[in-house]
Amino acid sequence: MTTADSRDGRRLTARGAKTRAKIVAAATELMYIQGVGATTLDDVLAASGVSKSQLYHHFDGKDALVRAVVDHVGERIMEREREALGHVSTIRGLRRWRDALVQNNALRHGAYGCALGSLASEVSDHDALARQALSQLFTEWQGLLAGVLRRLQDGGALPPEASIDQLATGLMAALQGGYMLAQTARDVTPMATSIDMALAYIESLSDR
Amino acid sequence: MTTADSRDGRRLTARGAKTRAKIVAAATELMYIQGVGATTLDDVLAASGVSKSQLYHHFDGKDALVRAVVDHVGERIMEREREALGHVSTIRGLRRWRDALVQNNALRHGAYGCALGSLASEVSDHDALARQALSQLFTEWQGLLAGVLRRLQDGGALPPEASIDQLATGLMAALQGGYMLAQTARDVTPMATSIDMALAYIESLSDR
DNA sequence: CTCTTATAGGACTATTTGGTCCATTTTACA
DNA sequence: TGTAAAATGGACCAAATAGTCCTATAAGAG
Repeated sequence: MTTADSRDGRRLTARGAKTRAKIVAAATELMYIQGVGATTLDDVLAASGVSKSQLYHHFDGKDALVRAVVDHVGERIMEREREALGHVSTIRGLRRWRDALVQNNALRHGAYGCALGSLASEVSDHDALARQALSQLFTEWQGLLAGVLRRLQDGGALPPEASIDQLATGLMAALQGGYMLAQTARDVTPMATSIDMALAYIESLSDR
Repeated sequence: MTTADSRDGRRLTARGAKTRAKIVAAATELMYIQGVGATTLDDVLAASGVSKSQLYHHFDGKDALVRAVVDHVGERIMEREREALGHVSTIRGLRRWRDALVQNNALRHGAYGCALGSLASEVSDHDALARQALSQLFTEWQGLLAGVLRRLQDGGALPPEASIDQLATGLMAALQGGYMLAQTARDVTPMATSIDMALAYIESLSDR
């Protein structure tokens, strides 16, 4: 909620907040399915059943709306991932996390990719503020992975000299790259394979 | 050149080919820098110094142009990668390949990402033909990596039971995910780290 | 209760954008 | 060299799109 709002001093009633939320929810959905560039403000209005003045009442324009979407998607994903990773401390737990993501992506045959990743690659070179927000979200997400790896290390499932941060980066890249290949192939397999390879490497560090 | 042209029966003079090439070159550049969605046909016309009728003379519309760009980028990258990977048969060679990509990406501080990857994530959910072309290009590219890995295996640098195709998929995903993280962070580091992790795993398979 | 501010609806405008059309020039080749 | 097809320039059009404005209603604070 840091990068998004166009109205910083103003009051916001419960009704207003609800309208704002409807707009962001509709925009999030549309931009995930159609992409940011292909989603027009009229699309968002039609999908949310809100009038144009409302949109401009709550947001300065499309860029501001996109930033709100970034924040919203970020919150949703971070919530999900905190839930999924926050207490994982075994390789088995990490594999269960993998299974959930793969299964979820398989439902749509890889389409649309990672909600955060697609947003990032479409927006990063166009809006510096959105890019920074996304970068920070990736860092946070990676931090959750690093937390898991640190617990693995503490539990002896990773050698003390293993570089937690680099492993977390590699795992996140494998995840994102896998999403992208799956999206292009319309097949979840490459995503599963790439995460598996990253996990296999992590696992291999202990038994050598 | 399979997915792109709008004019299949017609003749093409040298002059016409040159104009067509100018259009595709300008569109490629613009779509790489600005993204596909943010690049208008007028942008392409202005950058290529060509009149509108020319664009519609050579292409059915924006989608067809995008497909031509996909083909063009694909040819360029595959040419480069065939050159870079075609005769590599050692881990050291693979590391040199990595160095070249990292160095190149470092020049723009990660911006714009992978020419093929950015295109893929922006276009895959919007144009089935372009998606298929991109998917095939990734498969080809991965095939080059698989070739390297097979030569490594033949030379004893990889155990016979190593699954070449899966390793190639994982390496490609690491590359693409790395590009994306680097693009978002505007820092080449995560890309270097993720490729390094993939290479470290590949290397680790032999000495265990 | 009243007054101020937020919320809402939606018509309206300006601009951008994709796409068409046609008159003219250039090129290939019979 | 004559002619048909290709290439070109650019005006023109229609739809889409971002953004503005004005009026009316709902809601909260004093």
